[in-house]
Amino acid sequence: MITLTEENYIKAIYYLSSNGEKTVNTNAIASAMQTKASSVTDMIKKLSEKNYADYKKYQGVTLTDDGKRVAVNIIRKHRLWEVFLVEKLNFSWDEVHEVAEHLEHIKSDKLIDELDAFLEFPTYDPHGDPIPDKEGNFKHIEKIVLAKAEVGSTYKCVGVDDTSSNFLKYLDSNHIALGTIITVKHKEPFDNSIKIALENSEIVVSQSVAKNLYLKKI
Amino acid sequence: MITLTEENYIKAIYYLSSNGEKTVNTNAIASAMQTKASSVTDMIKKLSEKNYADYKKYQGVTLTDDGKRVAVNIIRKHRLWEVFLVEKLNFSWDEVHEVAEHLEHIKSDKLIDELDAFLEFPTYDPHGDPIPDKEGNFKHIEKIVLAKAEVGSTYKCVGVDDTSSNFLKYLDSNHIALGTIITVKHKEPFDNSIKIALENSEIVVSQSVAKNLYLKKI
DNA sequence: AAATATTTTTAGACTAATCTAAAAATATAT
DNA sequence: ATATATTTTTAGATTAGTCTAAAAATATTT
Repeated sequence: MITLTEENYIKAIYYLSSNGEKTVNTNAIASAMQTKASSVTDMIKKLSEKNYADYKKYQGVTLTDDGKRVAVNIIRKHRLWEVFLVEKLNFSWDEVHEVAEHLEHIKSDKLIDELDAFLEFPTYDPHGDPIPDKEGNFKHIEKIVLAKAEVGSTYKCVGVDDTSSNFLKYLDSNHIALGTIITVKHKEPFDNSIKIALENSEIVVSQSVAKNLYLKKI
Repeated sequence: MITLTEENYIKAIYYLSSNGEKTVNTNAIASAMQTKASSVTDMIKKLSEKNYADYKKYQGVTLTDDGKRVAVNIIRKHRLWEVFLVEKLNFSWDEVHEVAEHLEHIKSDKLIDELDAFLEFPTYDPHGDPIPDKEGNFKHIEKIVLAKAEVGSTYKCVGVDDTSSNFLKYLDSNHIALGTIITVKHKEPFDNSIKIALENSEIVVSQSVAKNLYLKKI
């Protein structure tokens, strides 16, 4: 049996290692889990004993195939619940995360398979992140970040990096959502801000916004 | 903050005291929770400190108004999730309980209010048990148990007492569901078995079945 | 009403997950 | 390459929930 806490550690390690690095270090996990390094050491020992992680003292940790399977399954559940909350229960995209954090730990294969079917097998969650299928395969989408988009080209908004409530509310108030068509008008070299055209407006967004918005060329 | 375990104890005490008795004794809780009496003593002390229960040593325990409010809210969530599982996710009535036991502990007012609306404010769960509204009010239905029904009268099946998988599967295989019309044909004094007529069949049910099936005269 | 049985509580121990503080290992700087 | 800083681990304690075994209270029997 795997505990809720173990699942959350595995998920954290998965996300930390998917950002490039091969092994994940203790302090990074501690800060992601909002806990102390000593607690992390205890937990990664346990995950290692249970064969969810490979770990050598002072050398950081990686997930085993078993550990990755657990992580992807939790991500699948999290994102399916997010789709449910937005499409069926009128949640906005900045409200879903917290509740999905709890729902993702409910253990029932039938529940998640039926939910998947009920939602008609969605492949992306409300933030544009891909939903892995039952076998754990992600649908890859070629996307670039607004900060690296070409002036003069037109794109479709396909996702966000930062899913914090503040950022999502900012996008809402500027009428940017998944699917929104965006044309890049101008890049300001001084502060890397970018002027973009939407359907009925032109706005200037800061570099921090531009780094967190994913686009696909159309 | 109330823990998952505390919620489960409160629910158990609520059910035990709703079957007539005023105070609930330690052993009854222990057997309902599948734990030991000593663990129960510890927990009811804690519930008492947190003002969810009134407790005097050796005298059993009762829920406070706060405790009852917690219990009814969990029951509301449990039954709404059961409706969701049966109506939207193709669960059968004998499969819902276990998953609902977990879903009932998810804490989000918006989630449960929206779920209620999505299901169009159901008043009964898949076993015929009433779903309390937001204020905790149950819709009362006048029902009798098949064992006490009159020979010759016709009834509608409105609920079950025992919700175990075995009993519900028995009912399924005999084509008895909520809403099924039943006419009582004969009571056998020797073993208290009862012959009933359904739409297309006549069957004899044992006393244990007759004690667990709720009917409403029509 | 005394003896016996049952129920409930207490005392002390265990596990999972956490913490602080100190020690050990590794990394960085001069 | 030695000293310093940082990271990681260990040691020992804490809390929630559980357990066993023994003690205390209550209930039942004769």
